[in-house]
Amino acid sequence: MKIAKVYINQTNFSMDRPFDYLIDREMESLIAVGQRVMVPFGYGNKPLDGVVVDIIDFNAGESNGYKLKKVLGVVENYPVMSCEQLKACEWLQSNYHAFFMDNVNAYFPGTLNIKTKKDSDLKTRFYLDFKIKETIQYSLACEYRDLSLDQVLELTPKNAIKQAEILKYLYTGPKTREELKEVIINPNQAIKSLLTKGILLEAANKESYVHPKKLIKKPDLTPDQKNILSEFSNSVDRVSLLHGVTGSGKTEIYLNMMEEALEQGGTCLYLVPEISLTPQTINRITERFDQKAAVIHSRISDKDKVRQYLEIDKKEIKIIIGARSAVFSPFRDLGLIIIDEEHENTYKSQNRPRYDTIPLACKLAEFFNAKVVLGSATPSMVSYYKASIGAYRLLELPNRINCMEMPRTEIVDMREEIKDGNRSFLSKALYSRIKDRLDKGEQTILFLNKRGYYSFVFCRSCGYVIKCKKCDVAMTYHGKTNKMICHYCNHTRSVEDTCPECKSNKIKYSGSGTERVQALLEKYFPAARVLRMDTDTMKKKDSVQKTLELFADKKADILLGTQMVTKGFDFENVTLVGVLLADLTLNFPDYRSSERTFQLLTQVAGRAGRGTKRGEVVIQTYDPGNYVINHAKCHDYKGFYDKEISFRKTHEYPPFSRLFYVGFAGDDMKSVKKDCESYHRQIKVELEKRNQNILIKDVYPPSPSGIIRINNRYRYYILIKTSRIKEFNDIIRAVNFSDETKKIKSTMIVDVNPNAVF
DNA sequence: AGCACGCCGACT
DNA sequence: GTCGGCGTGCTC
Ligand SMILES: [Zn+2]
Ligand SMILES: [Zn+2]
Repeated sequence: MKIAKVYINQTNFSMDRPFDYLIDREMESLIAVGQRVMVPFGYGNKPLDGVVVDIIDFNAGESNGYKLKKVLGVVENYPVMSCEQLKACEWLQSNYHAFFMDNVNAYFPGTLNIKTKKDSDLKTRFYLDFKIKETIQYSLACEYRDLSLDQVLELTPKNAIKQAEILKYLYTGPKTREELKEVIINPNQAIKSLLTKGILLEAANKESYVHPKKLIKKPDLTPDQKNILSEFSNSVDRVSLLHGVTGSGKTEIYLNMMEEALEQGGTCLYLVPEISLTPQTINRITERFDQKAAVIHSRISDKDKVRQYLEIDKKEIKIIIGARSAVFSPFRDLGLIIIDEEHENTYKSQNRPRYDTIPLACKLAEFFNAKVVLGSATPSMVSYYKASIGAYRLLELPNRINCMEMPRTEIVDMREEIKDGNRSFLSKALYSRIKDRLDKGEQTILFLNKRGYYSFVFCRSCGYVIKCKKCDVAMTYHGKTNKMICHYCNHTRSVEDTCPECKSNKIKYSGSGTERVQALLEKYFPAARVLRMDTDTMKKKDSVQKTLELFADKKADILLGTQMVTKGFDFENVTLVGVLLADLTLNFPDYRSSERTFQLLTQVAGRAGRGTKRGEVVIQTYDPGNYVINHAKCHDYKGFYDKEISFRKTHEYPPFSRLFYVGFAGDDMKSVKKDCESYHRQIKVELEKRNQNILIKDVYPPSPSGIIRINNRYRYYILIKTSRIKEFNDIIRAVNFSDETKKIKSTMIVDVNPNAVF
C-alpha cells in the first residue's frame, strides 16, 4: 500500500500542511504526484478536494495504529500540477508565508467546480463542471465594417430608431448584450431584427485570443540592438536586466528574444504591469508572430479562462501575455519570461497569495532552465543593485533610436512664482509653452501626482472634516456624481448642505485634483481640447483605450492625468510634458518615495519628443534643489542610483534587508492590540530560544496602522526590517503555527516587502 | 471550514 | 439534574 500526502483545499494556518491518506491498491496506477484528489475529511468525512504532493510507501509498523482514511478518487485523470509548479508553491509558502493552497489555486481559473456523480457501476466519480455561461458578443457583420457610420445607419429603415442606436454603438466595436442593455433600453427586439437582416453578427466572445490577419514585418535592428541581442544569446546568465532609456527600442529587443526562444520550442511569457494600460505593446507582439497568443487579464470570461488554461496546458499556445497573475499559467516548457517595466509596483501582489512576481519568475526560470529578462528605463533599486553585483547580466541601451535626442528639461521654482504674485497651479513658463504648442498644433501631456491631492470636504467655519462612518479617513468629493466616496471601503454618501458639527452652511466641496485642474485649463485655454485620464474617469471597460486612441488621432490637445499618463505610450505629436507638482510623491512617508518619484518623472518625461521634433519637459516644484528632481532632469539614472543606494545601505533598507509586515485586523480595538502584542512577545521568545536576542533590534514594536480603522475593523501591525532573512522566515513560520497564535482571533496577514506600510 | 467536546448558566 | 450557549481545538 502507498500513502498520498495531500494538501486539502482550505486556506488557514492549521491546514497549511499535508495530510496522509491511504491509496487503494486498485487506485495506485491512477494517482500521481500533482494530481487533484477527493479525500474524506473531518468527523463528517466531508469529501474535499486536495492536491497530492508526495507518494510514499506505507509501513504498517510505523503507523502507530493511527487510523488512516482512504483517497476517494481523482478529479482529473492526469496531474494538474507539474513538479515545477508544486516546487513554486512550496517556495512561495516558505518565502512569502502564503498558504500552499492559495498558491495552487492561483494556477486555476476560479470556476472549475468539482461535481460528484454515481456511475453505472455505483462507484462515485468526481468530475469538473464545465457548464460556464457563454458570453455572446454582437458586432457589425464583416461586409459592413468598412462603411462609414452614416452609410451603416442607412441600412435600416428611418423609423427604426432603436436599431440605429444599436448600430451607432456597435460601430465603436463588439459589445455583449449586457453592455447594449446599459446604453439602450430593451434592445432585444431590435437585436433580433438586425440579426435576421444579417446586419449584425453573433459570436462567442473570443477577445482573449489575438490572432491577427496582417503580420508586421521585422524592422531592421540598430547596431546597439544587435549588440545587445548577441550578448544576450551568448550569455548563460539566468536573469538579465535590460536598462534602456525611454525610446531606445526595448520592445523590438524583447520581440527578437521571443523569436529565438520560440524557435527553440520554449513558451514565452510576456508580463506587463497592467493589461489595460498597454494596448500598444500587446498589439506589437501579436502582430509580429504568426501564432495564437493568449492575453490573460481579469476581465475575460470564465469560459475563456478555462479554455486558455487548457490550451496552455496542452502546449497549444506558446505566447502568453498578461499581468502578474499570468506567472501562474500552466506552462510545461517555459523558455523565456520578459518582465516589461519591471520597476512597476503592480508586480507585487497585494492580495493572497502575496507574492512578488520578479523573484517568483526567477525561481520558475531556474526550475525550467529558462531565461528571465527584466526591462525598464528606470530599473528598480533592487534589480539594478543585483545587476551591479553580478547576480543579473546588465544590458544597456543608453541612446534613443534614430538619434532622437532626450527631451530638454526645465525645473520651475514655484516659490518664485508666488513671490511674483502668480498663485495659480501653472507657472508662467509652463503656461507659455502650452500656449505655444496649441498654436503649433502639437500636443501636451500634463501629469499630476495624485497622492495628497484628494479633495476632502471640510467646514470653513469650524474646520470639521467629513469622515467615513466605517473608516478613519476623510471622505472624498466626487464632482461628477455630486457624492462623497470613501476610497477605502467604497461607501458613498450624498453631500450635506450644513456642517454636521456647527450647522453652518460654509461647507466646502471641490472636485478632485485632476477635475479642478481640468476646469482651470479650460478657463485659461478656452480653445484647447482637454482629455482627462485618472482612476475616476477610467473605470469603464474600454475607456483607457478610447482615450488613448482619441489622443493619438490628435482629437485632443492636452492629456491631463495621474500616474496613468506616465506609462509607455508612444505619441509622436507630443512635444511638451508638464509635471504640475513633483513634490507630491516625494514627501510621501515611504522609503521608496525618492525611487518612485524619479521613476515617474523620468517615465513621464520620456513621453515627450518621440516623433521627429525634440521634446520639452517642465517640472514645477517647491524644492528645486532636490537631487531626485535634478537627476531626473539630466536623465542621469546612474547618478540617482548611486546616491539612493548609499541611502539604502546606511539605513539598511532593501536591497540590503527584507521587510516583513505582520498585520492584524478585527472589530474590537483592544483585542487586536492584544493579538499583535502576543505575536510580538512570541517573536521575542523565539529569538531567545535561538540565542539571537540582539536581533530584536530588527523588530519594530506593535503599533496602530496609519489608518487605524477601515470598514469598521481596527488595524495593528508589526514590522521587521532585517538582513537575517533565513532566521526570520523560520521564526515567522514557527510563530504562525504556535499554540499561542491559534488563540489569535484577529485576521492576520504576513506581507513580505509590501508595497506600502501603514 | 465544520463539527465535537466541554465547561457554565437557566430552567423543568 | 439536564438542556443548550458558544469557546476551543482537531481534522490524516
Ligand atoms: Zn462646522
Ligand atoms: Zn470607508
